[in-house]
Amino acid sequence: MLPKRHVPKFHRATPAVRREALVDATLRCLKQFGHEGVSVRRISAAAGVSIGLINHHFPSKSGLIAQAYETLALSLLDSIRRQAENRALSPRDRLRNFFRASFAPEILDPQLFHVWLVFWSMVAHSAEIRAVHFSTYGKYRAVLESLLGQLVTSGAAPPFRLRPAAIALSALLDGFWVELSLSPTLFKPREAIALCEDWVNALCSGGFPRLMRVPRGDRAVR
Amino acid sequence: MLPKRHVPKFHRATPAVRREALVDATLRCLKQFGHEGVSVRRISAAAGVSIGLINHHFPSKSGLIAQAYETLALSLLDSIRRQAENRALSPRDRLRNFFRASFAPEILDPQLFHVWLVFWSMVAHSAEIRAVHFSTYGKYRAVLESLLGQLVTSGAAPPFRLRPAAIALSALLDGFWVELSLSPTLFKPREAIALCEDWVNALCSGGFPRLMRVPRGDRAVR
DNA sequence: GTTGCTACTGTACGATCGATCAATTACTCT
DNA sequence: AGAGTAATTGATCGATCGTACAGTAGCAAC
Repeated sequence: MLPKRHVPKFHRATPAVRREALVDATLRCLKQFGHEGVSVRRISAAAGVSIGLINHHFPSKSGLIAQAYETLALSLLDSIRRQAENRALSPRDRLRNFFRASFAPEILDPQLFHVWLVFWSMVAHSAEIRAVHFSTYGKYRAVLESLLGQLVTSGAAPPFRLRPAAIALSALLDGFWVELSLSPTLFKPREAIALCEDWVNALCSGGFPRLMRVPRGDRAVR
Repeated sequence: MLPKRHVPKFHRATPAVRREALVDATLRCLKQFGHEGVSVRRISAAAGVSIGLINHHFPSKSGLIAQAYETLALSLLDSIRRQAENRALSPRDRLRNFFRASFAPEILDPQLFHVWLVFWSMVAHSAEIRAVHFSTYGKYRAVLESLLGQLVTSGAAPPFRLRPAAIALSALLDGFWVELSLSPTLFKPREAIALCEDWVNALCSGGFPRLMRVPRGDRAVR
């Protein structure tokens, strides 16, 4: 008779750690199953916990999704920004790196696109998701505004209105991203990068007159 | 005792008519409920028929959705194209009308955006939806290529590669559309229109050098 | 070793899903 | 008027959904 050895049936974790694990499992399920992956059963199975644990740590399912949205969005933005903000480079080259990072294979992953579709489709129905979208998208635009502002302060571009310029550039980036995610064979990522660069070229040479009318109080700071 | 009058319990329709009615009901459900609206019960209720009728007229649910996708996409494209293709206008003004129609209130309807999210999220999983997406998106690009080509033949723009130009312009349009649908207060439709016009301005003045390298066999026809 | 806290489990419940299919019935044809 | 056709019905199936909750058990404090 072997001595009785107690082997734990489960592991207790602090709420912060367990919440992070659940968020990770959520992102894995979303990537693999898309909309069908948003299920407490699938997520809890992926996290290796029981079904009831999600509602123990999160107020509801949408709260968990909102947290996952924020985690993924900030993670991707940080990754892209780190590749762009190289102090040794000119503002023009930083933008080039931003574009290259935006169309890297891990960003053009069709599964990542489907995760985003899930988030977008919940923006209208869930206030929590809407708040996360508003916040993270604002940070994304802020990064673009910063990079575009450096064009002006370095003298590479004439003064222009940063905010609408950042909105337009993010629209161009998002549009390419959507098109490439839906039809990967339609054109090549490097073509998208080139066309984004051309957009910046036109901006630098004053090709967008409607962005040049700088109203009082909205001037590019130096 | 009143004479017995036979009142029909339901109405028989030809398959073509019934299919169209079911497609219409599908679009109404998608607009109202988004992903939750993709349900045979909801759709059949909206069409005023029983649950089983959908599978009698369509091979499966995704077949019905695919038909709805094609119907809506072609309807919207036709509507926008009709407003743009005014023979009395210059190519430049036709594009302006195309932009104005693309950001009209009925296109910027958040419910319409959610319908599109449903379609997009099914592209990866359903071959039928993918085929419809490929076809309708190709027609959309063809309209853009036609309008852009008229810029060249009229001498308003130097020769450029039509295909990547149409892809870039549609990316810009789609990007604005997504941003406006998700955050209607972020900026105004007329700003999006203006920035699209600026893009065409830059194109006409040769501001996109990467689009100007015209390879053999891909020249703009005159 | 005992106690107490609470992270955690897992069954249960009511609702809804897509698909099936035998029965029903509107409508046409002879 | 009666028969044939096929469009339509609606009950039914097994599966899955989110949430609730009563009970279990890991683990730290004493």
